[in-house]
Amino acid sequence: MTDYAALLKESGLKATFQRMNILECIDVHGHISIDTIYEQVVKRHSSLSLATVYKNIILMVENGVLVEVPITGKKSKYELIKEDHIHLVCTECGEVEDKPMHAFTNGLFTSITEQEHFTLSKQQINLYGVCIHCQEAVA
Amino acid sequence: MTDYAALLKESGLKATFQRMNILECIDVHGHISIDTIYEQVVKRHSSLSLATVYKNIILMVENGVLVEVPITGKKSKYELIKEDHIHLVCTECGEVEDKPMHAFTNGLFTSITEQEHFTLSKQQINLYGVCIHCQEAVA
DNA sequence: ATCCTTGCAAATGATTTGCAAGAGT
DNA sequence: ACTCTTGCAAATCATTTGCAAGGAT
Repeated sequence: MTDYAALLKESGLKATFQRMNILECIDVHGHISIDTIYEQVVKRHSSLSLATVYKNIILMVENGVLVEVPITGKKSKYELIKEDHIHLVCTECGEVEDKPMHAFTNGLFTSITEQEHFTLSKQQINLYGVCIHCQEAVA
Repeated sequence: MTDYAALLKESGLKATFQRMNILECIDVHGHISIDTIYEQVVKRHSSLSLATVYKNIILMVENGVLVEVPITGKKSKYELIKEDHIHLVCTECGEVEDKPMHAFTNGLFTSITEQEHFTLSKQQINLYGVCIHCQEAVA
């Protein structure tokens, strides 16, 4: 994924310098909060406004470019839209790692929701714990 | 679950009138936001302060009585601590319904995290969609 | 040329804090 | 009695908004 301009235009949004930098920042970091996006992008664009980051994140979520990842006890992070997957959330360092979602977990969720006549549109699986790096840091 | 006083004392918290009413409110509603807890409980306790609700929710989450349920695009809801389960989150009405988590989904998550040497402490599965009631309301 | 986006500053909304009075054990 | 909790009001932090100037198509 590299052509952020095309991604934006396909979604009906203008390809501004700010938006492309925000997208690149999210892509590089994987999962990142609004504050951190601002801190990172303002380094290259000293005139960037935090309000612009807020406006664009909201807009890009509405237009299906980004997905919000709400996290217990913290501010939400954002990621580029991608296939369904599982989040491993480290409660020590806050990092989020993606793991593939197996077909039969997916199938199970589908059957649970079908049973309920619930129209499933989005899945969100967060597994909280301590990542291997933080475990080693303590030891 | 009815003896909220015992639940609080086991967790090392005093059984105040406010706390017991907050717990009962959460228990009855299943999943509820801080604002709504306040709106509900203040009906019976006109002197209740919103700050007290905030303080107590934080304290009861820290002490393992409550669990935060973060939800995409909305304020978090809170539930009493209970066995692992799946949340069906209706994007129309905002209601959250619990479904049991099957043993092999659980086993799958355990094996994914073990592979990564990630110490799993909490699971959070949210399935977003439209519940049967809201589908009927549109039809 | 037109319409959308930006940056600023102000407004709003949400959450947290300090402290004196009151409640629980 | 002692300690923790409450309610209030103020402080802080997060998010949203309005608007004139600048940028994208």
